[in-house]
Amino acid sequence: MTKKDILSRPRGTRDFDPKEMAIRRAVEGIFREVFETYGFQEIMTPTFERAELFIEKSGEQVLEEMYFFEDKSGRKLVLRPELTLPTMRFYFSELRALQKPLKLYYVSNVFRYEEPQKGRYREFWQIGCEIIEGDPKRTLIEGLDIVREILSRFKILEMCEIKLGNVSIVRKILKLLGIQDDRRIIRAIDKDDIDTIKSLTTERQFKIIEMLIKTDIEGLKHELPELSNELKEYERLISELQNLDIPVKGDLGITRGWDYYEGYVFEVYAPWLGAEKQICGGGFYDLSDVFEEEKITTFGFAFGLDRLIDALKDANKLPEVPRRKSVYVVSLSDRGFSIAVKIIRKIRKKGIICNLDTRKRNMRRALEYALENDYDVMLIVGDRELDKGVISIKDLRKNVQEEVPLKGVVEYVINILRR
RNA sequence: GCCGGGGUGGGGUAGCCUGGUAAAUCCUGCGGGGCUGUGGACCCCGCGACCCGGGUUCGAAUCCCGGCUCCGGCCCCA
Repeated sequence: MTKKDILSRPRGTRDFDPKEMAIRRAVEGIFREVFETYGFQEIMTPTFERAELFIEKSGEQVLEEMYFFEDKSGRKLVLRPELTLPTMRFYFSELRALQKPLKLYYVSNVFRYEEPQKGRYREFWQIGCEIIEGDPKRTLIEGLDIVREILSRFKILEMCEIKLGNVSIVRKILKLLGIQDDRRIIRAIDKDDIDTIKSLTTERQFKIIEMLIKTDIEGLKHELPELSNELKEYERLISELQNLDIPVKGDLGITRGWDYYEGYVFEVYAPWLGAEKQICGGGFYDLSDVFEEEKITTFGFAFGLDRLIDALKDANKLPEVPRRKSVYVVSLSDRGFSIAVKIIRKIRKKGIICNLDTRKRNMRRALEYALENDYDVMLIVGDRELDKGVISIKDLRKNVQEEVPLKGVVEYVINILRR
C-alpha cells in the first residue's frame, strides 16, 4: 500500500469540496421545503440492510449489482441500493399505526456496484418520497404535482419531459397477445428496440406492440376492445393532469423496474444530459408479497440528486447560494489575540460568521486574505489599539476605518453589517 | 463484461508522434519578503509533479505489455 493508494478514493465515489457542498445543500434545501410544504415528513433508514430484503423481490442475481458483505457473525448485509424497500420495511415494522395517508420523504445515499460513467456513480444520492395508502388517482395527481413544483422551483419545468406510462396496461396487452412475462420484450419496449421485438413476435403481435410503443391509444382501442375502458381512463387522466398544468406526456413504453411497479409509472427526463438523462422516476408499486402483507396503495418516486445537479449546472440554473455577512479578526500580537478571542466569541453569539487569524499573518497579508475571502468587516486588534482601549474596525465594502472603544465593538459591527 | 480517449507539482497545462544536454514548460495556488501596521496590483525568493509494475534501450515522461484509475460510449439498471 503506497501513499498514492491511500490517497485514492474507492472507484465510483466522490469527495465534495466546500463549494460543491454549498450547492448540494442549497438544492437539498429546496427539496426539503417543497416536501414539507406538501405535508411530507422526513425519515432515515440504515445505510446497510439485510441482503434478504432486496433478494426477496428479484432473486440472488441482484447481489451482482450490490455491495454485499457478511458481518462477523455471518449475517448477510448489503449497502442499500435504493430506498423504497427500506422505507416500506420501516413502515411495516414500526410505522403502520400512523395515520394515513402517510407521506414520507428521505435524502440518502445509495450504492450500486456498476461501471461508473457520466451521471452514474457507485455512491449517489436520492431524494424521494413515498405516499402510503390513499385513493390511487388522487395520490397520483398529488404526487405528480410535487414533481411539477420541484421542477418549477428549479426553473426547469418547461425544459423537462414527464412521461407517464402504466405497466399494468402493458402487462395486460402482452397477456392478450399471448405473450407471457417475456423480459426480453419488455426490455425492448422500454428501449424502443423495434428489431428485437420484430424478431420475437408474430405480425399481429408486432403491430400491436408497435402501437404500444407509439402510445397509439386509438389504434389499441380498436385492436383490443377489451382494454378500451382502461385506455380511456389513461387518456382522461393525462388530460386531467395537463389541465392542472402538469405537463405529462403519455408513453406506454415506460416500463421501469417491472418487478415491483404496478399501475401508473412515470419518468422525468432532462434531455440535455445525453445518455443518462433520467433525473426522476417512480410510480405505484406492490410489495405485499415481499412483506407478506395485505395489498395497500403505495406510490413513490425519487430524484437522483447528482444527476439533477448536473442538469442544473448544464442548464445554468443552479440555485443561488445565499451569502452571509462575515467578519475577520486580525490580531497583531499575542496580547491582541486573547482579546480577539473574547470579542469574536460575542460576535459569533450573534450568529455572525466570524473568523480570526490563527496564522500570525502580517497586516498586509491579513488584509489581502480578508478581501480575497469576501469578508465584510475586519477588526484589527493590535497593541496600538489596545494601549488606547480601542479596536480598529474596517468596513471592507466602503473602505473606511474607525477606532471604537472595546465595549462598543459588537454593536458597531452589527451596525455596519446591517447596512 | 466490452469499446474509445486520457493520467505530468494542490489545480490547469507544455513536452510524447520524431527517446538523450545537469530529469521538465507556462499559468495558477500555497508560504515568505520587498512594505518594521492597511487594498486584491507589482517585484523577488521558496514549496511542489512525470499513475503503478514489468519490458525494450547505453539511455524512457516519451516506445511496448500488464494493472489501476478518470472521462465518454455500449451492456445492465432493483
